[in-house]
Amino acid sequence: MEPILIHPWELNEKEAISIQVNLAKKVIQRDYYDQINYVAGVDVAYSKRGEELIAALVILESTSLKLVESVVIEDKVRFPYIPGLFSFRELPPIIKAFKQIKIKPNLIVCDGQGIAHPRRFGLASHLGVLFDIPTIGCGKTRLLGTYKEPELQRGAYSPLIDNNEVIGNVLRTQDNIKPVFVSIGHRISLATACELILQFSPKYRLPETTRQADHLVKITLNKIIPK
DNA sequence: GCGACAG
DNA sequence: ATCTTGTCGC
Repeated sequence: MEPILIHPWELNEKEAISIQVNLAKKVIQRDYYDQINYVAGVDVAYSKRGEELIAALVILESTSLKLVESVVIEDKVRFPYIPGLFSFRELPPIIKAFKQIKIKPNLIVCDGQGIAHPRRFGLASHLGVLFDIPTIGCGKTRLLGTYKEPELQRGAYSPLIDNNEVIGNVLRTQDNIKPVFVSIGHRISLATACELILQFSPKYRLPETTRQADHLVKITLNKIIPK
């Protein structure tokens, strides 16, 4: 799989922001996709001393959630962690991973925000636009926005608001556990994004393997699709 | 100026 | 994210 859009990754803060502002115009904030047969989950881990990034990518059959393809790759750090510019740090290894898979997913669930971002262009939106594939932002914590704590039952949610606009939903995927921050990535409406996250959450079961690569994939799935 | 700040 | 002891809150 190759991205349909390319841009440099060796850049400074100002250039990165400029790219975000330009690419943000391409984000489609409504449902615009065909049948979802395959769903991808991605996560990036850090090596011991944090000098290398490890991207784990899995492709699952969307209804059975069975693993059909996976890859784990390493990449060098090219950008520091700066809130708001997160994608410039973690997308290079993620894109490298996507280049190695054969099955093109119809949806990608990302560990990070979509449009719940200062310039409405978080990692999920960035990845979605570069490949022009539907993506959902599913962050564990908040980048910005205000909200009231959602009720404790699975499925409960409350809007995440910034600048008087709803930029996402704080969604409870299981009773009594910390909610996730769901936002539009690309080609998905917020309502659909939440439905899909809920659809994937309860069915998930860890694959039984011992290989290191699959171990990372397990971790990836655990994080991206909360229990 | 002082905090807040995806992973 | 990762490194880590005791400590705060329910």
